[in-house]
Amino acid sequence: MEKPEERTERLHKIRHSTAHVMAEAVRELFPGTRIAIGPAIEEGFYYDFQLPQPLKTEDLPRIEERMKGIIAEERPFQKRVVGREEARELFREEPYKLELIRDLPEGEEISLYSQGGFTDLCRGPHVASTRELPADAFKLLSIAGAYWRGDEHNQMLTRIYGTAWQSPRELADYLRKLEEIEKRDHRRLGRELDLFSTHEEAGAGLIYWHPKGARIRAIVEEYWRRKHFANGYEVVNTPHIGKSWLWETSGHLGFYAQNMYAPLSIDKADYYLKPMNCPFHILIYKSAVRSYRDLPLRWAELGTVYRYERSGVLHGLLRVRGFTQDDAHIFCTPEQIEEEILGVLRFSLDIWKDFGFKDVRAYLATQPASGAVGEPARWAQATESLRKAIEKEKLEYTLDEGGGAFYGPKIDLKIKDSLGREWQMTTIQFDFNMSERFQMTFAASDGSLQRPYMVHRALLGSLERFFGVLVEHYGGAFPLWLAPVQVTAIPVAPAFNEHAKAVVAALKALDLRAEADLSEQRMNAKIRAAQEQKVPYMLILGEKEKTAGTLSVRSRSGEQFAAESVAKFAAMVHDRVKKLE
RNA sequence: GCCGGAUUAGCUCAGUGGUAGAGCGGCUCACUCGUAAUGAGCAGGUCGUGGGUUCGACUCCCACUUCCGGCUCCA
Repeated sequence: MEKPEERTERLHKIRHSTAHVMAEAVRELFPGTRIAIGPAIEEGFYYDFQLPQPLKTEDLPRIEERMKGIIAEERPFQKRVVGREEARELFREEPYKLELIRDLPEGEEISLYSQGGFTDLCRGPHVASTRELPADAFKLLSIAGAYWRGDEHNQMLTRIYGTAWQSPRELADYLRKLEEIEKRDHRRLGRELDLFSTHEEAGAGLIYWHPKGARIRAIVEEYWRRKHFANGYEVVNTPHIGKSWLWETSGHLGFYAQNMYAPLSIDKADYYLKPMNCPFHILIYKSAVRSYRDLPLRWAELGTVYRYERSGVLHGLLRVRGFTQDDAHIFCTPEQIEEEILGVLRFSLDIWKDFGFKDVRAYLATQPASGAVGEPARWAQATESLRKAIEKEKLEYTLDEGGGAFYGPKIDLKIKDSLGREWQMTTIQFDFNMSERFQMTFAASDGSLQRPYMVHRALLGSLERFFGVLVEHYGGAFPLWLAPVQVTAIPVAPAFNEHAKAVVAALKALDLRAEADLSEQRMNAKIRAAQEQKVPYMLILGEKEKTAGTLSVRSRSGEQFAAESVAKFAAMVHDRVKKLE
């Protein structure tokens, strides 16, 4: 039995080698093609080309065919180490390769891999022969543009993405997973379940929450507030716009202007739509003299911000131009930060558990090499408090050395959804910049004025993105406590419409989210409709139920059971909701 | 913003230089029904927007909007 690491390594080799084969095929089919780079990636591989003509999706099968031909020739992959000069000579017509050679550090081995007629500058490793590449277990998936070396100032190349596996069966499994991802796409479910919409005529990247989506949001917000109060936070509310003074002081007009919208002119003053909430919270802080006895202050706000995002990056609910952050700022003394950070981290993990996300990874980003503001001692203490908190919670984490913002170190949390995809949600950031710029102080026990520590944190991130991830995580089948409609009453025939209405009214009075399907369809069609809407419970109501006052319950998983009464059923639902099921 | 693709009925999509189609959904009627689609009929589109070519444009060309897959960036 193959060990997981061996399997990963083997797949890596297969994918990387398949990328080489693809490059050969492309160069053969499109003479004049220049090749750039072609690595193996998470679930496949890609190769970047400069092509003499635009590529079409219809070209992919042709390339695949040629690849199969190459694989069938059973060519060995041969490694050869060459000198810099020889490498330059060999790739004299490949500008991208020449650039790579130029940038290889002196003394580094320059190796080439060939499979027959195609030679690539490559570190390897590769499979021994194309015989090891399963010709029926790879597939070219898509064409995309990609900047050379990921820099938008560089030439745009054509990237072909593909996937490769050890067997056709694995490939089929993977393709099935892609289909599943497509079915769960929050944009698709958003329409099918009537959760939200966007409107091109009214502006891209702006979300319209429909009643069902807004219902879920209301539940989330309610939960969020309750949790925050329980965790020692207070809630604040602040405006959507502020005068330029505010943004000049905060520095946003200096370092964040490219993400901000043009100002509105009001009474000859410039007002900006807020891209962040922090300056507003700071004004509340500064509205009184603060003592060390007041700290820590934890102020949270569901603050709606607007940020300019380049048109090409907008994506459903996941990347938008107007969104509501579940923001909070913590102002505390140096002695308090360790406990505060640990508190935030625990709070966040607690919330993820409640929403059904068990797998969380942390990313610790430290002081950037240059341009950082704030005293080194503060950076050290802050970073240490972040690290300690992660370690105390025994979280797996990745260190991002120098990856922090110029104003402070941070922890980001990424959660894994039910399909194993990672999403960046929580962020916990120190801010040494704002407290300085706004001259924030508190009176210490010795009477001196000190600078408080300021921590900015968003747990869910933004309600829009969180909702998008939630939809995909559950595939639209929200747990009972979040389901916008918990119960659909289905009369077996129109004669029982009145009874269905009465049952729904009773359920609503008991604080359940219930609806009756009184449409002209037959019962079976209504059941199907409720199933497709992923309603947790259906109540089938006919003569029996009407006379006995009982309920015939069908859950969306297909099981059926009886409830003695509306009250008993409601109690059962409440019980489950309380457990966040 | 950049590269490529797309933009036709509420949704999913077919069509192609000569008067615009299907399925689902909607509406109407009939059926009065017991755990995933009852049947029939009707309505619905200045073919994303603005220009151009043409006797004639949904179809060809240009610009723009929005969307999709990426790149870059990020909650």
